[in-house]
Amino acid sequence: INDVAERSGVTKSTVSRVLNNSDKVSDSARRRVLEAVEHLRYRANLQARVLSGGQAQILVWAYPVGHDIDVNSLFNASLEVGAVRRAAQEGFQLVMAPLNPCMSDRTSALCDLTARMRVDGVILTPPLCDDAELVAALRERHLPVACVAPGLNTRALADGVGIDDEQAGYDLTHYLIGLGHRRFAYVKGRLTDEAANLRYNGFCRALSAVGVDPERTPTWPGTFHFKSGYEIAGEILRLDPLPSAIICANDDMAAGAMFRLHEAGIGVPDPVSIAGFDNSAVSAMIWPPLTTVHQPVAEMGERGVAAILRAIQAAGLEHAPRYEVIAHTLIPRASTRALA
Amino acid sequence: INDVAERSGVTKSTVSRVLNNSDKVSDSARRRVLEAVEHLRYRANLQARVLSGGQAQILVWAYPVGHDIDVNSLFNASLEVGAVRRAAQEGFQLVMAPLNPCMSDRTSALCDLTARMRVDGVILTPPLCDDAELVAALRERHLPVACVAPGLNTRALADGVGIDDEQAGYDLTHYLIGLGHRRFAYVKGRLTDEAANLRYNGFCRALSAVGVDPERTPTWPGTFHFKSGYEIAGEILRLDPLPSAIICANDDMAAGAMFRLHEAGIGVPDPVSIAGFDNSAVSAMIWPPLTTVHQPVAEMGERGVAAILRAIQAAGLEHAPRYEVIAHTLIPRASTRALA
DNA sequence: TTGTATGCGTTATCAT
DNA sequence: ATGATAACGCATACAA
Repeated sequence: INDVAERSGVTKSTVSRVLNNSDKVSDSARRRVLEAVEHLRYRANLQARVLSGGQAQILVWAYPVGHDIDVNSLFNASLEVGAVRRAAQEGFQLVMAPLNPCMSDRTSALCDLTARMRVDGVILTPPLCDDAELVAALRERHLPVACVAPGLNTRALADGVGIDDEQAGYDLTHYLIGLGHRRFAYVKGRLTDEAANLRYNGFCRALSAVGVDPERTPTWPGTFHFKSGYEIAGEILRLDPLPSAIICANDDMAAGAMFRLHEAGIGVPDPVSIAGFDNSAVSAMIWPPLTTVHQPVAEMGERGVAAILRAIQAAGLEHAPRYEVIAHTLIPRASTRALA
Repeated sequence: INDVAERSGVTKSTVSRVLNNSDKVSDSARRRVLEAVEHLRYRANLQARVLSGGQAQILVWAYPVGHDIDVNSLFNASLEVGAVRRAAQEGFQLVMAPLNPCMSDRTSALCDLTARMRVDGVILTPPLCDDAELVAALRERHLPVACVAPGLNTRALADGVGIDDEQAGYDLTHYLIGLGHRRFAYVKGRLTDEAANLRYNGFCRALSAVGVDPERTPTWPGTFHFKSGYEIAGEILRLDPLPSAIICANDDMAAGAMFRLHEAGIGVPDPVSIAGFDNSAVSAMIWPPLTTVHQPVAEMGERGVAAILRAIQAAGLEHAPRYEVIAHTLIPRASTRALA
């Protein structure tokens, strides 16, 4: 509103300049305007600003939904918490874009959204961030894009943030090897999740390093869900001899595996150790508490926002996509034990 | 854009009418316009529509943040999942409003947001939905408000949806009493959370019904966090004799209590049974799995959106606030046992 | 440094 | 039933 202009004795042009930190404005005018803003509790209308060509101050948060995905929501929720926090700090709004990664119209759905309203950029979370077609469609529309925890493919297409998953997989396996373990079972994540695949690569590297053939380790494809870990553990129990350690691509599946072992009366960590990934809340709630690799998930969400903010600043000049590595930490707990 | 108008040989006025399902438009015109819309992949710009006085199609989702709250995020996340889903179905956007319930500026922060952009209504989740001052401030600005899982106070101020918490508390307690339990310990939730307080009321009613004085049951105020349950269980362990059953106001705290008992080498459910509330994901992941009360949390989020949509429709005529009750379900699991 | 005028993409109010 | 036109609240190019 321009009551502000009237009250401060200038036109709305000047008011607008003050609000946008334009340099061409006298101190006296600026003071009067700010006083009026304060007094009238004036807030610039976002929608009007957008329409007239200003920054929208709006980011799109694209995340997966679908019957098979909701359960993994703790990871997604934590990412979001971090992202929203940072966005709020920077004065940006987050609009939610729940996409089903299995639906063929996922790309058009997102493009629809960005067509219906001007936004400054979009942030993609797993597994959407591994969807090269999606990323390409966005970039084609000159929309700044940032990926959170992407795999190798899309790191070449857009900016990204995440941990060094391959190294994380290596670190965890290396730790277990140090405890004397050699017979493993490995529960993979969703095969479309590139980050989880990288963790498996790290697992293989660590095994090879001590002369164990990773090919001979039994592996199963999981879905990241508790139930998936539970069911696969049922199959692992048929192995003879049992592996001395089970590694799961995330904590939920590890919890499922542990639950199944409890049910079968098999001890954890003796005779079977279990380890997961993420250091999610449940990993510390189950008994025995789970050895895992900490990913600063909320921080990843924050850095995802920070990344796209940088990309927005740098709009115009085409910079090479950059992947920002965040540190991970091994969290040894009681679910793994040293072999005699 | 009005390329659509050109292509269909009418003016944008008519196009707008078609898009808004106005009745005064010939079939032939409507057909041509829709064809053009389809062909040009036209989408009406939200921000422009708002500016010109149309519906914003935007809902505010206000939820709690703060160092002490993030951990309870699974509940919040599930609510949000349901809300976003329903909002998307109805063609509405959700803008996130993370508020710290402890900050004195929470009301002004939310009002700031609604001042910066026109929105159609706001949805409040616990414990914000129990903040009478917040609700009042919103209503004063003629903003439709819906509360998810509110307590008795605010149910009189705005529409709400949720379970019958008092009855849920009663049902759970009644079940345990039926198993032969008489010596309880009760871990309450955040005292500002009215719904949790109602559960405790139900607990007391069930106890009184069998002639046990609820006043003699040791109770502790919790925070809803795992850690809180863990610590309080430490104190419960000093009781002599031990209670035969511990009831916690939510599952996270129950998981914490169970963890503490495991640590102390005390069996669950023998000699101590444990029960929680929510039927959250963790309740089925821990060992033994937790007896609890199922709240359809995602559905509550959905119904919250549905409720505010109704309120928006009915804007103008002042209807009396209405509280919509959603069914809860007792989920007996292995963490509770029948006494001999 | 400041004011004037124009446009952003819709909806709404008039005419017709 | 349709078209012309005026808002909506802001940013900006241009003039002063």
